[in-house]
Amino acid sequence: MDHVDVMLDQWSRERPDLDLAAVGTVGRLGRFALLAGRAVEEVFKQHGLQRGEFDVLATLRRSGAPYELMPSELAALLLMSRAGMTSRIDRLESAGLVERRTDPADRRSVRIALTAAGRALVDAAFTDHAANETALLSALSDEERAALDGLLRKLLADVEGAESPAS
Amino acid sequence: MDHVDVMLDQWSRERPDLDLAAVGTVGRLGRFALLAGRAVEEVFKQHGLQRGEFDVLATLRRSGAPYELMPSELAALLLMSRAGMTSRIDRLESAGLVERRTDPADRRSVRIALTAAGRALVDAAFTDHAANETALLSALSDEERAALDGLLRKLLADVEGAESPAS
DNA sequence: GGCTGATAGTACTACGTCTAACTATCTCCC
DNA sequence: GGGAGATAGTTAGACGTAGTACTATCAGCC
Repeated sequence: MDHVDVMLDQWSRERPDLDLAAVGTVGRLGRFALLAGRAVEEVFKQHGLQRGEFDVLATLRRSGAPYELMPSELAALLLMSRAGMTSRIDRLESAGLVERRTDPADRRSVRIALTAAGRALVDAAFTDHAANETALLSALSDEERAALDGLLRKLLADVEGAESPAS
Repeated sequence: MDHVDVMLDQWSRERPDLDLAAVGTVGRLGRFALLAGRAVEEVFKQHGLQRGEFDVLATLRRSGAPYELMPSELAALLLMSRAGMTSRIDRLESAGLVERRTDPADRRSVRIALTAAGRALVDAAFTDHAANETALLSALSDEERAALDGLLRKLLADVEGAESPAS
């Protein structure tokens, strides 16, 4: 009997005409995403980063050497607007974690590159982050985690397909 | 091979020292929560509401007659600050969807009450919302949805217990 | 070769939320 | 009954992101 159960009880009393199964499941999913997100931010905070900033550094880091991507690529990968990405990059650049490099082949473009400091910071932060997310799922057995993963994969394939069919 | 698989491949190449299983699962969960959240907002938008505003109206509605709660209660239920709630209520009140009533028993308190217009709007919006969430999970069978629900319940019990042990 | 439309990045504005500080009121205990 | 601490709500300021509009540049086609 958690918060979502209470919510469902209330709704089924007030709106017995509706099918509420999905509301409960999506409610749990959203609530966990919110709470887990806050826990994740705590770890980043210990490294002086916000979640959005970490996401940029991590995306550059996992892209492999030379750790360079265009702002447009970063914005698309992180599901956000280019304008918001400009602002994130501004912050990261003034913190010395990334630098803007001109693209010799296309003068409209910029390459965002990890600095040595940025690389060191994201490596340290990601190590803690991975351990933290493992802890966040520690209530599940390996089999359960794998089952959850499979279900989420199905949902994601559905919703990502609906959004951008040519993806 | 979705976006998260690509991410995991990159990380396992760059950081083979780390256990990445949880990163993948939490990544899928967060990504689905984000995309599903945007789809959910589309429905609210058709009723002239934002997600946060809907959440307030829905919480009042499911509390049952007389559809009244204190701002503090609303803030706690929706996992947000009281200051943010003041702002949401301001918007809803000027839209005529809720009204502030003084609490005769405690002059510090305010009761936020659904107006008739607010009640009608949230009932219409919630009908569409429930159908929309059912559609968002339509990639899963009933059994799969129930399994997902059970796994999320475990996770939520863990993370909510860690956050506020006396809840 | 020069125009047309697309693309990359950014400035500007609006907006929702947070933290912290503040006022008013209540509760409890001496 | 009066003071100390807790609680309810609001205000003020900061911050991150989205939407829009704008500049610069590229690619394709007549």
